[in-house]
Amino acid sequence: MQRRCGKKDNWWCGRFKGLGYKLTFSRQAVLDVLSNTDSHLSAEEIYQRVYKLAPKVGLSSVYRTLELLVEIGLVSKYDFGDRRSRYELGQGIQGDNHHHHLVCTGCGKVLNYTDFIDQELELLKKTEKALSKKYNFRITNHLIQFYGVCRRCSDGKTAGI
Amino acid sequence: MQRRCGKKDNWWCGRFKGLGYKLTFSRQAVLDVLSNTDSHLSAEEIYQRVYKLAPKVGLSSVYRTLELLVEIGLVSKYDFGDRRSRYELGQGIQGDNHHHHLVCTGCGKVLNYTDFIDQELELLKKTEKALSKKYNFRITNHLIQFYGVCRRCSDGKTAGI
DNA sequence: AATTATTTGCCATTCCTTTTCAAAGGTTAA
DNA sequence: TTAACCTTTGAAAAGGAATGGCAAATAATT
Ligand SMILES: [Mn+2]
Ligand SMILES: [Mn+2]
Ligand SMILES: [Zn+2]
Ligand SMILES: [Zn+2]
Repeated sequence: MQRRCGKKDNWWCGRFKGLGYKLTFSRQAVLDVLSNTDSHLSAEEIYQRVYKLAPKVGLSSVYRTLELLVEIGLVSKYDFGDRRSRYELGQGIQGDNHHHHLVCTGCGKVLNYTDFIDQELELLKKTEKALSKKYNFRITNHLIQFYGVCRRCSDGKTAGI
Repeated sequence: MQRRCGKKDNWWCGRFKGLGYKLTFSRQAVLDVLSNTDSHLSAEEIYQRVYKLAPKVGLSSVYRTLELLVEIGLVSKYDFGDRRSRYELGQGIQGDNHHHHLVCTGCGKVLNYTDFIDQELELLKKTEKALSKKYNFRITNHLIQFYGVCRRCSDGKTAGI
């Protein structure tokens, strides 16, 4: 449309082309949004941010791009209980930003944490190994979330996202 | 409608009444279904089983009952990635049937496992304690799921639930 | 049996997500 | 560059899980 894949020739260009996918304007836009946030955006929220940069990109394309990104492992998709999926750039276990989540059931706030992540990973590794053998599963990923009530919410304040 | 709360005066009767909820026919039916399965049923599936015993019970009531059961902690609600919530009788961490899940991303099959559950719980306890303090969360629950591909699915067979 | 607040059934409705399909885009080869 | 080819897109409609509204039914209590 305007620019080709290039721009800053991001690290994901290679991954895309290698798999035979075209690095289109829409996809680039979604990736740009995802790489410029540290929160867990919904498809709609991503769409709104994409809209500011590229109003012609449709919501369907955002959904389709997200689906693709999840499939090729560039993005993780989460359910935090607010009835819509939320997305985050990052490549599962092997990524350097691997972390788990702390979710407030009062206001929906989500925190990343990495405390004890090493010990967690050690235990997970052991568990994975045993489960793989016992249940004949090839384990590829895991999900850990803690649920609780944040300070603000337990102080009576009703809500607030 | 036919029978009152009684029947066999199940263990959940007390819990219900204690909280001021009426133990109605519909609710009893949902609980009956949940207590007679070891799989992770969706609302629709629960409704279909309830329908066989009590065709007059509506889908809304099933949803409302499930919501209530989750709220009072008798039932756990899960998202295994197939775009509908799934429910399981059991009371979180303190229950004697506490377990975690192994999900096949190919066919959607879900296994319960309890291997290493003691060590997991130990680590979780430690983590919870640290996170509580650090992030000012009162932690009430946790979720652990492993994702992988089951034998059948990795053997090429396409699907099968 | 009468009373009363709760709960239900049966819609319709909401809202996230997917599908459809013709038009536009990117990629490669001439 | 141009042409050919397959992929991807945008707009709109459809799908589908879950929820809301309301009069009628019901469980618990008197
Ligand atoms: Mn995160
Ligand atoms: Mn289970
Ligand atoms: Zn909160
Ligand atoms: Zn499978």
